[in-house]
Amino acid sequence: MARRYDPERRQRIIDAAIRVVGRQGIAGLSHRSVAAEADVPLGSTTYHFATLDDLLVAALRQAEEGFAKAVATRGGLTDPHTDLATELAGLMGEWLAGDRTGVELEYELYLAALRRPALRPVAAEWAEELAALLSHHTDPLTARALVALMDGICLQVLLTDTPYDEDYAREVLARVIPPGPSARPCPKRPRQGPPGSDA
Amino acid sequence: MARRYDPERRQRIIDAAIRVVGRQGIAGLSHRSVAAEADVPLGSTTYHFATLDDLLVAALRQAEEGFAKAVATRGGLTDPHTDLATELAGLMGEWLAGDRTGVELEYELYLAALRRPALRPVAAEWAEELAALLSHHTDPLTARALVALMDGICLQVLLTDTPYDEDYAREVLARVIPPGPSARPCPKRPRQGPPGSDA
DNA sequence: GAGTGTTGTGTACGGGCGTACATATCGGCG
DNA sequence: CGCCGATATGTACGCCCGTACACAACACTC
Repeated sequence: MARRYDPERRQRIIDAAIRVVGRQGIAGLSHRSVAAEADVPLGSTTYHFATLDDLLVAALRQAEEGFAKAVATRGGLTDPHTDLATELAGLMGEWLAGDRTGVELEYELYLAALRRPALRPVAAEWAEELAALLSHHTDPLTARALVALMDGICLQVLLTDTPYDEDYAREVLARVIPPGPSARPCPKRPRQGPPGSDA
Repeated sequence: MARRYDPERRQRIIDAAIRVVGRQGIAGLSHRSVAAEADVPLGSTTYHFATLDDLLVAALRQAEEGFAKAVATRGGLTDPHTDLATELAGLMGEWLAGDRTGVELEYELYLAALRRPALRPVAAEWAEELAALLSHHTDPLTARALVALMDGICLQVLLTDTPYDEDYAREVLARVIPPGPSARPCPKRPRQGPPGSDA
């Protein structure tokens, strides 16, 4: 037997799992397929991840971190002066542009939580993390709504093979964002209904 | 060999497939499992549906029709005098209330289009059909946005095990709906969100 | 450097799967 | 009636799966 004491073995298996899911979908994920992809023996995958759910949890968590990092790197969300709707629409455009393997992969893992309770906490973390990022620019209720709307828009693009329309996205995202204190469209009234201190 | 010439055989297989997916998810769907559920021999399922994709397409289409019928029955969307946001939030509340098996099933089939191109046209039909319904009350762009937002809200509830908050849903749905023609963006102050005499 | 526990490996078992295919059944047509 | 093609059935093949488990290799401790 060769190659022993490989401290990155576990990590390489996760990476391989992500590649497999990206290529063949969750349906194509098995202990054997990741073993082959990671070039490790079968026993190694079952040793590190007793069940496939364990492997999926690790993969989703990693995809999540990658996404958060990508968003942070883009930087628009840390600058409080950018227009939120424009920034988010641009982010989605960048995300959905070109090769969609990455988006498909992340959504597939994310959506898998629908049927796998083990994934739900991780999925919830993801949504909350993104909402927390947005909360620097708006109230929590609006942040949640923006996350929901972005999810919905992305899904429509991915599920129905429609091209992404950035202007449309910006427009509807902007509608969800209540008028800010500095830019009141309707000077008489400060804010219409939506709470700044609500939820 | 018993039972021959069963004209409803095909339909019964579809019904069985929907029950199987509802209980065990798409992962649990196989020619054998539906055959057992429908109480028909294995060969019968492979005869009527050569591939599982064929079966999924039929199941999704049927779920779609059931949903459209349920929405139509509720009736709120055909009456132009109802407040759209309230009506939609209520619809989602009813849908998500109690046993979620039905919603989970429909979303699972719908989301399966992400990885199965064969399902995408059917998923697209669904979204368009709902958007068309909403178009009786608002413009097409808003209708699309409402569908996206509803999808996103439902998913957040289902994926993260958060309870459905109808007030929140109504609030953000209302934000997406532009002021009606009688209520111009920034006049004195007719009505802010809800279109009473809209479309 | 012997003992020990963690980590990694190879193999085999039982079961479910899609698929193929020979066979059986029956409505409809001439 | 006699045939034929569409419909339905049963069975068997080969593949891939998760799992179990005995064993090998190493780090670490004393």
